[in-house]
Amino acid sequence: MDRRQKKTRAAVFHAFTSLLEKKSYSNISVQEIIDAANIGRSTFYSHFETKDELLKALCTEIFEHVFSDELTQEKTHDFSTEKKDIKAEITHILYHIKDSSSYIRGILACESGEMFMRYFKAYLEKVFANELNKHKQDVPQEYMLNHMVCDFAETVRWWMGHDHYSPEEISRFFFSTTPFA
Amino acid sequence: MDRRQKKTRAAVFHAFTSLLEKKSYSNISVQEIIDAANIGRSTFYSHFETKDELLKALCTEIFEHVFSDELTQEKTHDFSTEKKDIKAEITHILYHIKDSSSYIRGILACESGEMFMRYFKAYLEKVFANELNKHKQDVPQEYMLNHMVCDFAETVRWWMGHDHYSPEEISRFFFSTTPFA
DNA sequence: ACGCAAAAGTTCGTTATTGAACATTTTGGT
DNA sequence: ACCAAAATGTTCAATAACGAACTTTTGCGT
Repeated sequence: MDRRQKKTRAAVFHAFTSLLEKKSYSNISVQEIIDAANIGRSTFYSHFETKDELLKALCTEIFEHVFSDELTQEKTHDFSTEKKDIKAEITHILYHIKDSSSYIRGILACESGEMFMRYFKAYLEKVFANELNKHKQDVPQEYMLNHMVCDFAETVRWWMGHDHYSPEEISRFFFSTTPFA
Repeated sequence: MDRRQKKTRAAVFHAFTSLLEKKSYSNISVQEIIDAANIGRSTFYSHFETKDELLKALCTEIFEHVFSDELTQEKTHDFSTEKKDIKAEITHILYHIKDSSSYIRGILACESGEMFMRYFKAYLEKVFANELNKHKQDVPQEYMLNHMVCDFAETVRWWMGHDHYSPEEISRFFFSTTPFA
């Protein structure tokens, strides 16, 4: 992507999340975002059609970072990495989330949080899908998957309000309270 | 000035002064500045011919801020503001210097500091020129002007290495040690 | 319900930024 | 002294950002 586009996107994302920390999603006007990002009006619209699209793009950007390793290694299907440790993987993901926490915190603070959580869970399903058959069989797999996804998503949401914990600690909390091997 | 140009200039100035805090002026390559500013090579050269020109432009930018009020009110020559208090004026300038201190600190750290001091003194001459005839007459005015200019310039240089002092305190230090009314 | 002001979008000619390619100069190691 | 790598400086066609002017929509006080 063109360097100018990257800068513009970064400026908008930064402006947007900064505003989200001060006021709620629906109370933020496009004009405010444009002013805070210090860009031209037409520039904003050449990047994002609506405020919703902006939020979607921001979430995509975040998740592409948070799940970058998981997404790439899925395609390779290398058997040497097949024995990936789910605990290590989760801790790894938590580290990436910590990188993006300044973005995420604002999003979670208001209505936009619901959209974020929905996208987040969709990604998490892919991560946890492989782990399903390895564990408890006394409940439906569908139920188990939903449990793990929601459990982890809510753990992250809680973490964003208690950021003095390390990824390792959060990982331990998560596995201590979910029926994993 | 076009918004894009402002951004580019700001990015270069910021990159440049950041680098100046880590290494000396002559050891900084144009390429490093370009990389740190995250701009295209041709963009840099469309703004600045050389590294020296960049430093000059940066100094000009700083001084236009530091002396903004003094420079504008010179033209008006309004007699109502004629009785401006030199002490208030100096304190005011010190406040503006504090605003730019993150820029100035890096510049002063190495060879570039000499060029800065030279420019700085040229501006200070204009500020102190009007005060000359009001004070001591037992030394040549030329000498007195040089004394005040160098005294103040060195005071500021010292301040940049002892930034826990307020503008008011520095102002007091300055007037306590110079033969003013 | 009305009107008005602010925000949301759209359009388009102008301008700055970009990056790649190129030639030239400087630098540092052997 | 020599070579290779890095830095310097230049050019140019492609493109993103700009901003001003415009219409449409939304929101809000009366």
